[in-house]
Amino acid sequence: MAGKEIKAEKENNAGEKSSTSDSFQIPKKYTPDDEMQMYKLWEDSGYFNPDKMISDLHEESSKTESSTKKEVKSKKPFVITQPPPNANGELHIGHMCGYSFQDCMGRYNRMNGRPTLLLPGKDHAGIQTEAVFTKVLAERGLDKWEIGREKFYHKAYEFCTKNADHARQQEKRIGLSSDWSREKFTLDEGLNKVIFETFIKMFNEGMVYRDEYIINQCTHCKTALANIDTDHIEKKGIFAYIKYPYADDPTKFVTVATTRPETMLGDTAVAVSTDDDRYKDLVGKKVKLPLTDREIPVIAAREVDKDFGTGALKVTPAHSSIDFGIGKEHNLEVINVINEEGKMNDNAPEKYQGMTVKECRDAVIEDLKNEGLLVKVEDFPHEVIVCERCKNDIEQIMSKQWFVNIKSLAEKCIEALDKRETVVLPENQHRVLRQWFEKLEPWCISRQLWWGHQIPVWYCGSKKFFDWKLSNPDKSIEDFEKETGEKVNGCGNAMAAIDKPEKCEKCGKSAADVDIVQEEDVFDTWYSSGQWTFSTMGGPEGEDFKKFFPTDVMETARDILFFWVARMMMMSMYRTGKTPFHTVYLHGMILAADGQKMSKSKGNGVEPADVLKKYGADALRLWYYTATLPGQSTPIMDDKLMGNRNFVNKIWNASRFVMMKLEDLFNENEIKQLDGEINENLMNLKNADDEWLKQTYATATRITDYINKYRFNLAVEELREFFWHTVCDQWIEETKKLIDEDPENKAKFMSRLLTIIITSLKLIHPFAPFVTEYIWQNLKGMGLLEDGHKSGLLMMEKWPVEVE
RNA sequence: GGACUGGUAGCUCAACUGGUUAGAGCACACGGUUUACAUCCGUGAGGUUGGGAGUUCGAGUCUCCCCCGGUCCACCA
Repeated sequence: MAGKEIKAEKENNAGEKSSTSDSFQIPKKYTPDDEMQMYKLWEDSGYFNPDKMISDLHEESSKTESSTKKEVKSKKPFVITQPPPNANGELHIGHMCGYSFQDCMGRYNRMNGRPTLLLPGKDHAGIQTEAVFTKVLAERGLDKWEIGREKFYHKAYEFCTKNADHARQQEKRIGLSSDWSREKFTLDEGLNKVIFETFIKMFNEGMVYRDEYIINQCTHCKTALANIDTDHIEKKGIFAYIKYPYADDPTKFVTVATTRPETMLGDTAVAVSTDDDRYKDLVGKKVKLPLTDREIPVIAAREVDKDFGTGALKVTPAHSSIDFGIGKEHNLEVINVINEEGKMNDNAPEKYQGMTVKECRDAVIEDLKNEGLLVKVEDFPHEVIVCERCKNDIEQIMSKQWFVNIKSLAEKCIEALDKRETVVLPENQHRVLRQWFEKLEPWCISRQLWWGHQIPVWYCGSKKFFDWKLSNPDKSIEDFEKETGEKVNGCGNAMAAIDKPEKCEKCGKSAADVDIVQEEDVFDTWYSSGQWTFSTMGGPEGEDFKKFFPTDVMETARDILFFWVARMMMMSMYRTGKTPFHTVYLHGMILAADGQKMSKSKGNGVEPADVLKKYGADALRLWYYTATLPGQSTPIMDDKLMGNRNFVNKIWNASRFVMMKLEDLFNENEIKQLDGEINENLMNLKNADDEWLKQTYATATRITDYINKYRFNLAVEELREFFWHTVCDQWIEETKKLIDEDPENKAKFMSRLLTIIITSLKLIHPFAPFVTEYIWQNLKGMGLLEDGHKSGLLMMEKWPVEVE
C-alpha cells in the first residue's frame, strides 16, 4: 500500500522522533520534500485524463444496472484549455499563479464528479522566440541568415521542445493535474491544419486581404507589427521649427514644428486648423518643400490643434498615422521615404538615401540651417512608439501586409458579452474588453519572420508582381518587367491552400508552366494561439471538440486580455459560432516584495523553484488564493508564505494527533479499526444532530458557495478560520478533555473528530493537494478509510456538499 | 488626452447586492504550554476606513469635489 510505504520512508528520513510516542512513525514536521511522490500517485492513477472518469461511470453502471440498459449520463465535463506559456524560457511566479487557480478549479470539479480536462500546452511565441533563439545562435557563433530558414526552424523547434520538457516539470511541481496525454504545442501538425483551414476559409470569404497601409515596423526585429504589439513611452526628443517658403513668393514663409524633421522629405502637404484665422489666406496655396524640388499644398484639417506648436502641421501620410488619416481625407499623395530597415529609400533626395533615420535627422537639420530655413530646435520630451518585445523605436511606414477584417467578429463578441454568454472577472474588465472590441481596426497578421506558421498563400508568378499589381491595377505584365527589369512567369494571382496548388485557379496554367511560390511571411502568433480553445481539440470536427467544447473557464492574467482572450473569442466565433468559455477569470498581478514590478534589471524577482523548496507547493498555492485577487496587484512577501506554510503544518499535525490517538485506541482494545460510525457520520453530515458536525457541514456549504462564485480568497480564509481556530484550537482541545473525563467513550469522540478531519481534508484538497493527499494515504494505511473511491486517492473523493 | 483602479491597524491585505462593536496574517506587549504542532496556545494593545461635502433610518461600500499612488488605451505633430 502506498500509504504504508511512504510512511516507512518518512520514518527513515525524519531523523527526529516524537517525544510523546516513540512508537509513532509520522514526523512532527511536514516537509514538502516528497510532494512529488504524491504527484506520481495521481499521475499513475490515470485520472488526469477525463476519459478515465467517463469509462469508470460506464463500468459502474454496467455492474449495477446491467438489466435495465439505462443510458449512462455523466455530469457535464469541466474543461480549461490552459494558457500555453512561451516555450522559449523559464516559468515565473505568475505562471505558477495561473496554474494554481486552474488546478484548484479542476480538482474541485473533479471531486464533484465532472470529467475534468485541464488541457496543457506550450506556445511557439513567434517574434519573441525568434529573437531569443537568434541570440542563442549568436552565442554559438551562428547566424540565422547563414544557416537558412529550414535549418533555423528545426533548430528552434528542438530548442523549444527542450525548454518545454523543463517547463512541464515545473508545472507538475505546483501540483497541476493536467492531462499530459493531450498536451499540445502551437506548431503541432494537428493544430497547424486547423489554423490553415481557418485562414483559407477567411481568404475565400474575403475576410483576409492584402493591402498597403501604414503599419508599425520594428527595424530591429525587421517585421511589421500590429498596434497592440507596440508600447508608447516618453523619450527625450527635439522639436524643430522649419520655414517652408511660399511657392509664389519665396520671401514669405509658413513655419511648421515637428519632432521628426527627417520625415519632411515625405511631406505632401502642410495642414492648418480649419478655424485658424492666421493662416486663412494661405489655405489652397502651395509652399515649396525645402531640400526637395517639390511643391505641396496647404490644406485645412480639423485634426490640427491651432494652439500647438506653430499651428501649422507638416503632413507625412506615409510615416505618421494621424497624417495618414488626413491624407486619406484630402486625397494626398503618399510618399514613403523610409524602408523596412529604418533607412532612407529611393524616394528621398539622393543625398539622404541609405542614411538611417537618425543620421538623416541630423543631416536635414544641418542642411536647413545652412539654407537659413531652420528657426530653432527645442528639446522636447515626447511619446514614441517602441516594439513591445525589444523596446527599439518603431517606424511607421507604408507596407503591404495581410490583414483580417475582424469587425463582424468583434460585433459578435460584443453581443456575447452583452448577453453575458461570457463574463469577465473582475467585472470592470468585462466593460474594458467590450470597449476594446468597439474600436477595432483591421488586424495585421503577417510577420516577416521564420518562426511560426508560414502563411498558406501561393502566388502565381511572384509575390513582388502581385504586390506591384496591387498598386498598379491598370498596368500590364510588360509594364512590370519594364519598370523592375525582372521577368515574371505567372498571372499575379494569389491563392490560399495548405499544399502547393497544381495549377493557378485564375489563369488555369499548371505549376509546371508557371511559377507558383508560397508567401514567405508567417502568421502573427496570436492568430494561431487565438484558436487554442479548439485547435487543441482537433478543430470543429475533432473528437475532443465534440466532447469538450465549449470550455468552461479561461483563467489567465490581465496583460493578455486583448492580445489573447479577445482573439480567442473572435476566432471561436468565426470557426464554431460560439464563445469559447463562459467565464474569464483574471488573477491578480504579483509584484516584488518592494511593491515594484519584478524585473531582471532590478534583480527583485522571485524564483518559483526557491519558494517551492523553502515553503512547498501547498503553501505557495494557499498564498495565491488569498492574495492574488482579480484586478489587484500584490507583493509577494516571505512572512505571508511562512504563515501559509504554518497552516500546512497545522493540517499535518492535527491529522497526526488524530492518527496517534486512534492508534492508541486500537492498541488498548486490540482492534484494527473503528466500527462503521465514520461512514455513517460522513453519509449523514448534512442531517447530523451533532453540533460540531452541523457546523462542519455549514462550513463546507459556505466554502462550496465561495468557490462557485470564484471567491477563492474567502474560501481559503474560511477554511483557515474553521480548521485552525475551530477544529484545532477548540474541538481537539475539547476532545482531549472529554476523553479524560469519559474514557469509555473514547471511540465515539475520536470517530467524530476523524469525521471532521476527513471532511476538512476534502475541502482543503483543491487548494493544498499535496499535504492533504499525503495525510489521506496515511489514514488509508491505517485502515481508516473503508469506503473511499476505488483509486484510493483523495483527489478522486466525493466533495462533501452536493453541487448540482 | 481618455478610461480603469487603489488609498482601511506599524506592514501586507480582507470585508457578498449599503446593515450589529470594520476583520485576518505578520510585527508588537504580557502570560501559558513541555503527552499533535515553538512552524504552538491564550490575552491584549493598535482604526475619525486619504481629505471635504452630499444621499440615507443607516456609508469603508452610493454621488460630487480635492489630494496622492498604480495600470491600460491613445494619431497632439
